[in-house]
Amino acid sequence: MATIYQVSELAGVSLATVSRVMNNNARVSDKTRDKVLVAMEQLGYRPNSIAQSLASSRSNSIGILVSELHGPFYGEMLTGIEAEFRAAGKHVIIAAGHSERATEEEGIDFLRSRSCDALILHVEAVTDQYLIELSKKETPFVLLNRQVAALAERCISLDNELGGYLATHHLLQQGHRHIAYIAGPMWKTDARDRFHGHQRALAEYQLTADDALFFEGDFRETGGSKGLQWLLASGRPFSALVCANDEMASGALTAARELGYEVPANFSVIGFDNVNFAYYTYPKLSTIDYPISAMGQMAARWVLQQVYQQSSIVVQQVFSPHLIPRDSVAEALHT
Amino acid sequence: MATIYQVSELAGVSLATVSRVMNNNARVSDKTRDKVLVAMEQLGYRPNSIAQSLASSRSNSIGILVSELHGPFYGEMLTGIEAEFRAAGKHVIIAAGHSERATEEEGIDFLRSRSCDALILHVEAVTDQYLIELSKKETPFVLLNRQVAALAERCISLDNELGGYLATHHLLQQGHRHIAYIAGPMWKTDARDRFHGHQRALAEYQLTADDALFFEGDFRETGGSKGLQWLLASGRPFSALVCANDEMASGALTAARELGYEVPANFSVIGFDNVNFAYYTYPKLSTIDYPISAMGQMAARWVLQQVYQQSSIVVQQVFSPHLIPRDSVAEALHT
DNA sequence: TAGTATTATGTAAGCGCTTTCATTTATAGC
DNA sequence: GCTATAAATGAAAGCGCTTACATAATACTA
Repeated sequence: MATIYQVSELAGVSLATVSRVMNNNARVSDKTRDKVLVAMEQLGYRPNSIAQSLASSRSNSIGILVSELHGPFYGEMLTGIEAEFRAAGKHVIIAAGHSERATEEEGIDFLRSRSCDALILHVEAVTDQYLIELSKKETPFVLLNRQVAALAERCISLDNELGGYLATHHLLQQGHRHIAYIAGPMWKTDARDRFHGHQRALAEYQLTADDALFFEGDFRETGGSKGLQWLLASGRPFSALVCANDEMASGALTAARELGYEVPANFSVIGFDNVNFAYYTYPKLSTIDYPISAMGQMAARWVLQQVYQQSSIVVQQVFSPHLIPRDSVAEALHT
Repeated sequence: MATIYQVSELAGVSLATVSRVMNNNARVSDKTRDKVLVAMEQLGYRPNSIAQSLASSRSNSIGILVSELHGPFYGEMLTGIEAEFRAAGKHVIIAAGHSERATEEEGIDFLRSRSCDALILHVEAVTDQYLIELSKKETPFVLLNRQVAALAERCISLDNELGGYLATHHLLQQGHRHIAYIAGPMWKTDARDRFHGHQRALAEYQLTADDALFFEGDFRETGGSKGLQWLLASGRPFSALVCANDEMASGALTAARELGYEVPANFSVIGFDNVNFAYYTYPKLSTIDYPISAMGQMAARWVLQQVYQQSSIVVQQVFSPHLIPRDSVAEALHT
């Protein structure tokens, strides 16, 4: 592999000049630039990015920590991030945190030790305090999908409350008045926010959430099926069901079928997230779209702006979800 | 950030000694080692991985090129890869190739310029010739899910022929004798291999594939729905349908429902890949499992063995698929 | 055309490590 | 106690770049 030194020799200029044409910011005369370019071409020269990083103390790498690499959600997120950085000549190092505190912290440590210029974190298990401590260290980071008041300017998140509102509002508009709710784990902010949105929508119709129609699930499929069984067993009638995410909605759909109910004939179901498989369920799941790819892209832009000084970039911090009506919600028969 | 120099000073030893304890291979007396360890601890020292890379000419990074970051397939693959490397202290740089030749080549270039020690490639659009050329350059690579004869020792792939065989064999065992087939693009090796497996299974029952029951799809959902329509329109009766992947199977399932058919009552359907949403379709899709996560992990091991000399590792190059029977296949009514 | 302001290029000192080779210190044999 | 050998440590030369800072070349002014 040719080095900058050989290029400088062949072109008959100094190292510094070659370096200048590479980072084509500095002023070099056209003549010299051409000579250098020709020499590079001739030698098939490729700069050694490691040496560049060491000398400039910029690694041009961004660490991404997600909960999982598989699953319908994170792939979309990574897509947005990778595309944005690739175009900017930065590269992306990934690590998985598996929603466990120790693994998440370890992943962050791993990424930091890799000399990342910045981090994009999608963490669930580490504490706010940990993140606040982290913010005092040298590596800058953005938080995706998490709100920490003290770190507000580094958070990119979805308006979950609005999403919860939209879901229930849609059901209300279809004439439903008895609406069951399967929530996510209520210690998670997003689960709580979605539920608050639900309550707000109900309030607009002078309704309040019925405790007998509330079940706290786990954001997994089984949470949905167990939740539905519990709701049905409670004996309290309902004509529609809000699930705080699509996995649980899918579980509910399957359970309903197995118990002999038809959706949406017997009751409507709405999910949240609009993950890819929502389209493959039967009936196709009405849900709330979570623009996660766009949000990932925005996190990347935050980094470009804050860390690489690409000042022209505008960052949007809060995203709005919207309704995706499909086949799992129908009009209520009796209001 | 503390440097090795400060550690050496505090511990009262030379740089070399500190470096030795870091890479704990060289022989250092226990006393000195402890002194150094204490100094490191005290300074909160973390080695600068960039400097390490430059000096040792090993970046400890592996580039991964996948077609897409989202979708049900690549996430699984990345999971296997990341876990394996993370445990080995290596890190993973990702790029997407979008199944387009130019983008794939560009991605490979990008990764190479990032000083990766090795590459794991899941490429579809670049030519064999390009890969053969690439193999002459310094960066080693493995191919996932692609067979290039000249590069056989670098290929990790699935026995697609066997998978195709298993799918059709299952149908035959259930008594089906008139089996339709929706293939992938036949220029792709895996699509062809799967079809060959189908033919072999038929041959065992003294049957041959019926041209009127064959449709070449595109591995996308629409390919499945169009394919089913075409097959139905052809008027040739069939009691079972093999789809060369799950997306197309899902498309077929949806189309069947819309056209008033019931699966598996009217005809059985089997897919291929066992992507996550196969579980969410209705009826749940019987399919052939593609152990992509394990294959990703194996690709990582190949790198660990070949590039990082971890000789204890054993690499398996060809993987076998197996049948996942679910609800979309039923016994044939009349044999 | 001398004198000054610009612009282009070169010199050389790092960046924070690894690693070879030389040197020092400990261990053993007699 | 004195050499012969092995083990532990240090000195220093890079790895391939970037980037002050110094210097040379050119353009501009009066």
